[in-house]
Amino acid sequence: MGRVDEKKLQKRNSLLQTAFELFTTKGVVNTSISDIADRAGVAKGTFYLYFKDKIDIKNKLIGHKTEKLFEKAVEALEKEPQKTFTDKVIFVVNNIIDQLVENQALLLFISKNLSWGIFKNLIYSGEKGTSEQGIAAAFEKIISEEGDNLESPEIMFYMICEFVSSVSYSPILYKEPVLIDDLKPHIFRTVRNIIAQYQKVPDKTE
Amino acid sequence: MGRVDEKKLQKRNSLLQTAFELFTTKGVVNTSISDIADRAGVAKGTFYLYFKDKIDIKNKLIGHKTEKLFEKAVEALEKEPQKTFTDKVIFVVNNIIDQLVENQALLLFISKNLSWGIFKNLIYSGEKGTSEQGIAAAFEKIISEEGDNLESPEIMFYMICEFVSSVSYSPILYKEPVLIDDLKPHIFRTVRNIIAQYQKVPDKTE
Amino acid sequence: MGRVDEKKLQKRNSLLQTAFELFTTKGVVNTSISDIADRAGVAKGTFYLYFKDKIDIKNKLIGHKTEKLFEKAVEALEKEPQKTFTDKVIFVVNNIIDQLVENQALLLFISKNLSWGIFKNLIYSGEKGTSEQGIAAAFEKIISEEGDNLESPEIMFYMICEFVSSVSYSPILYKEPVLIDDLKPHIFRTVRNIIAQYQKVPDKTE
Amino acid sequence: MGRVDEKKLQKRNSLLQTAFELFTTKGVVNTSISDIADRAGVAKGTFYLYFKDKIDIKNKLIGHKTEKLFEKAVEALEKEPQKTFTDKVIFVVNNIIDQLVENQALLLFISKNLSWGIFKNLIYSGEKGTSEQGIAAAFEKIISEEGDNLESPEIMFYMICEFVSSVSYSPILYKEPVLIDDLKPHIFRTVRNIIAQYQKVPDKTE
DNA sequence: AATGAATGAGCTTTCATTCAT
DNA sequence: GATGAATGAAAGCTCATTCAT
Repeated sequence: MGRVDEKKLQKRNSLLQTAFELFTTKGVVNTSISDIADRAGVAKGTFYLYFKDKIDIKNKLIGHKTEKLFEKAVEALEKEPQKTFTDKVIFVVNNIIDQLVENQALLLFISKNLSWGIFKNLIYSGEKGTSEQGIAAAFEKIISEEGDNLESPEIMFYMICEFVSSVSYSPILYKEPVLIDDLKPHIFRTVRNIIAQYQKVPDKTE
Repeated sequence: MGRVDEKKLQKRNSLLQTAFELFTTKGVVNTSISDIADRAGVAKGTFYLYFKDKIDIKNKLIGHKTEKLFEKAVEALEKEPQKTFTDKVIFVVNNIIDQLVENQALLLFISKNLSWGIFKNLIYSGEKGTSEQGIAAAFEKIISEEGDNLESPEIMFYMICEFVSSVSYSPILYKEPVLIDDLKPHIFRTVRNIIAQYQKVPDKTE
Repeated sequence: MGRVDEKKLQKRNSLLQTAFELFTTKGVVNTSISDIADRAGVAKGTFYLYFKDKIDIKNKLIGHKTEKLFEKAVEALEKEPQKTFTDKVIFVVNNIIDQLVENQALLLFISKNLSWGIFKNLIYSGEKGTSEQGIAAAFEKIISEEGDNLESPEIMFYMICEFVSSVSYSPILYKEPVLIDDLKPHIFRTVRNIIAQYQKVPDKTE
Repeated sequence: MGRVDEKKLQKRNSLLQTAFELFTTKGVVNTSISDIADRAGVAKGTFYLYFKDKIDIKNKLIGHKTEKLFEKAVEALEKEPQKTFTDKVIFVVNNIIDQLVENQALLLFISKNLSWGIFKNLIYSGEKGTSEQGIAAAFEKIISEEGDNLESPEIMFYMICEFVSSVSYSPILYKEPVLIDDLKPHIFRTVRNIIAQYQKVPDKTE
């Protein structure tokens, strides 16, 4: 990569990072492109060299941040291996919830904007060259290990994702209707139930 | 009610109805107060006699529309009585999904804006004098009939609501990852499972 | 005066009083006719039955308040009679400055809006029926007593009024360039000097 | 200075000049920012690149115009040197009154808006780089020449300024209570008197 | 006489986008 | 590639005034 390209990448990242900070503190609507450019230290016109408009940078950010979320969870899983498939899923779910508790601005930003379309892209293509061990890779690995034992793995994952993210939102951000810590047992129990519905053979207990 | 008050109510409703049409066709952000007033056939200033700003009318609309959704479902339930508690819930869930399939603009509008806060208000207070048979009433009736047999009814309902609404969104609007009709059996099975988790005594089968 | 007329007068005074409070706290520009009517407890339309517009009520207020200022000063003078003509003037000047120190909102309101035109009206006509012992009366009494000894009494009074009011403004409100108490000796000395310029025969010292 | 900066300065001046014309003909309140921008031949948004709001441009104008007034008077004084200190002051006072008679719109604008705060700024700092021979310089020169002979020069100047400006206002604009030409002798006499109050040693007559 | 709902022109301000430099 | 001055449409909101009741 040439020095010029490096500088370009640096500028792009600076814009992304600044946009994220502003989006999560002031909200997407109240953040202007001027704000982003000013704080990133580039001219307003320069913004348009890297992104089409605010929606463009927003979508790229959501994908990027969601991917990071999963990546971290999978990394953690590798450090603390779990026996059964169900335990692995629960571990990942728990880890992601904990990350979101720590970073509520991120939760607010992601879930107000996440759509299945963006998510699907992550799983099936992944941003080229971004992460070698992205969601796509992790997902494929899981399928290769357990896929044969699952009825409709895609639907199952879709349902777990939607269920967990939507059910955690309010308890984390507003402690409503209960604290997230009090809800966790309920969430895990339901996730286990969902998985069981799709397993041809239950997890083996040794 | 005097003739003046009648006219006021009429104007208020006209503004609400117009706002809903514009919000669901153009989106909230792209709808200006001018648009609403123009199309409702009143002056811009008149809008501000009835609502504080766009957020105000939006929130009032969401509550109103969500309430209607549940009301219709409960009405239908009364016409086709179901035996067990679980069957009743599934019936309502199914009915609401069907309504949303028929009225996707409503789904788009509601779910982008619904928050547990608004929802809670509906259940626990209800807009006074609006509907005698609102969500609040329906909810109370259910609790009085089955509540004793449930472990944490509120959490259970919260989880079912979040699960159903989040999981149905994408299939209805974008047919992703599967058609809603193909997902329905999965949804119902999981709802049954969730309910079972909270029942002290399972539904009686006669 | 009939009961109806009484009520009307009451309403008028209520509007005047409310307007004054709002003008002096929020400023004339930031006070709307709605504000005045609301707070005076009458309908917006009623305002227009008593005053032409905001400028009308403003002018009437300035005249009224200025007159009160002089009236109080003259009253005080009668309780503490002064020997010479000059001493009387100084006494009145001092009393008015003290009133304005006590009521800075009044100073701000009056001097931003007072014009010689309004002032002249007070002296030469007086608002009919408002005060029997108004500025006009006081002014005439002074002229009748000392007028023969003065070269151009009107010009003299004009100059003293303008001098005192303009020179006191900033020291009272902003303590700039000096405190009003420190400026007073300077003011009095100059007022004495101005009077001396117009006296045919100096004050007699007994 | 680059061509761009030149154009910017030009635009700024165009806005200032246009604002002054509108403020003095229609009044500040009745002049909208649209008016200013339109007539200056720039877009409304452009106004906000140069000034924060209407108050901002108004204050900048008052300072600027007041400074010009004094500058001209001091220039004239240099062409017609006066012997004594008092004569110099009277000369300047007379010159300024004459300027205001010629430009009554300016008088209307300045004196309705001038405050001691703005004035003080002019004397003690002056806008950097604007005028080499501004008020500040003129003031300092006077002090260096006569200051030792004056008791409280600042208070004296404050009183003269306030006296002259307030006393001239109505006669110039409304010929009330007398014509300015008829009032001038009175004004000058009083100014002489004020000065005399502060001089340790009277003007020498050769 | 009193009301207050309705009006709509008009205000200030923002901001995505363009384009000459 | 980068800049940032300029644009001008469009937004939200206010408020003096009218007029049917």
